[in-house]
Amino acid sequence: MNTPERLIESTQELLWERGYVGTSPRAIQQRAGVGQGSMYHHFAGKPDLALAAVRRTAERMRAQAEAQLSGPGTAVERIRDYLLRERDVLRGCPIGRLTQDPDVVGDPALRQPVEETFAWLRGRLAAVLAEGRAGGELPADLDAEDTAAAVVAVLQGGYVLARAADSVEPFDRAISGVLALLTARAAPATG
Amino acid sequence: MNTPERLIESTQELLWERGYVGTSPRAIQQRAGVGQGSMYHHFAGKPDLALAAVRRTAERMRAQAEAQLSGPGTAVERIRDYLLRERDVLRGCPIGRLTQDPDVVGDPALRQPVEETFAWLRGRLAAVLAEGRAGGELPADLDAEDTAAAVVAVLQGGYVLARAADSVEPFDRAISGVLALLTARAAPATG
DNA sequence: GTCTATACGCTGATAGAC
DNA sequence: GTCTATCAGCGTATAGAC
Repeated sequence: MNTPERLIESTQELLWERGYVGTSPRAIQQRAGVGQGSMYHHFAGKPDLALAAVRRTAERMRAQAEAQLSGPGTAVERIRDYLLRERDVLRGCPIGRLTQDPDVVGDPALRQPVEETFAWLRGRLAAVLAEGRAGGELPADLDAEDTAAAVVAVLQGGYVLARAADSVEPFDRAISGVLALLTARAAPATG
Repeated sequence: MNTPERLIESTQELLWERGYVGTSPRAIQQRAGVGQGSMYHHFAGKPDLALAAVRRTAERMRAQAEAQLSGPGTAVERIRDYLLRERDVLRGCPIGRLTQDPDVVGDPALRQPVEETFAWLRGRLAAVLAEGRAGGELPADLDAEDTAAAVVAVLQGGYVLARAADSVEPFDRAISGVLALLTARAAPATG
C-alpha cells in the first residue's frame, strides 16, 4: 500500500484506540512504518491527517449502517438487524469516541464529519421507523425522530457501559431492553 | 479551602473537560493555585490524584441519582424525574467520559469506581422498574435489568449525540423517545 | 518523496533548600 | 508543607540535504 494510505489507516486505528489528544504524529509514523519527513510531505500536520482519517472512518460507518437498514424485512426487523449486527463492542464506536475529545469538538472542521454521521444515522433510522408506522407495523402516535435518537443513543451508551464494566453484558442488555420496548409497540406489518 | 481539597477539585474539573490523557500535573497545579512540590507532597503522582478525584465524582453522581430515584411518585414518575433532571448536557457525563480513556480503562484501580457507579445505577433503576411492575404500573413481561440498562445507555448516548451536534436537541429527543416507549407500556399504578 | 538534524515547550517526576 | 532547581524524554513541528 502507498504511504499516504498507510498513514491514514494508522491514524484511524490510533484515533479509535487513544483519541485525538492521545495520538502523536510520532506514534502514527511508527505504526505506518513511515519516516517523519515523509509524513509532513503528504500531510500538513496532525489536524490535517486526523481530518482525512475521520472522514474515512465516517464513510465506512455509514456504509455499514446502510447495508443493514436497506436490507430485506419489515421496519422493525431491519432495525433489529442493525442493532444486533456483530460488533467489537469493547473497542467502542470510532466516531462516537471522538465526541469526548475537546480538540475534536472544538474544531469545526474535525467535528463536522462526526456531526454529519450521527445526523444521517438518526435520519435514516427515523425514515425506517416512519415506514413501519405508515405500514401499520408501528403505532400511529410513535414519534419517529425521537425514537430514532433513542435507538442511536442506546448503541452509543451501550458502548460506554460495556467499557466501564469491561464486559459486553450491559451492552447486550441495553440493546435487548430497547428492542423489547420497541417490539412491544409493534404489530405484524399490514401495509 | 485546604490544599489537597483544591487539588482534588481541580483534577475533577480537568478530568471532566479533558480526560485523563489530556490532564497534566502542571495544569492541575495551576488551576488549584498550588506549587509543584506541594502537589507531590500530598499525592504520589497523577494516577493517585486522579483516583481521589474519580472517587469523589462517582460519589457525587450517585448521590444525585439517588435523590431523584428515592423521591416521591410512582416508579415511572421517578424515572422520568431522573431523566428530565436539569443537566449541563454539552459537558457530558464526568464518569461516562472516562470510559473513552484507555489509561483509565486499562488501570483496574481507576476503572473500579467507574464500573461500580454504573453497576449501582443500573441496579437502582432496575429496582424501581421492578417495583413498578409489582404494582401493576408496568407489564409483567418487562425485563427490569434490560430496561434499566437501556435507560442508562440512552442517557450516556444522549450526551454523545449532543456533543456531536453541539446542541442539546438530540439528547432531548433521545430522552423523550425512551420515555414515550416506556410510558406506552405503563398503566396507572394499582399497588 | 524520504531522510536526518535541530528546536522549543511540555510531561511527569525527583532532590534538596527553606 | 511549600518552593525552586533539575532532568530525560515526548510532542509537534521546520529546514535542508539527498
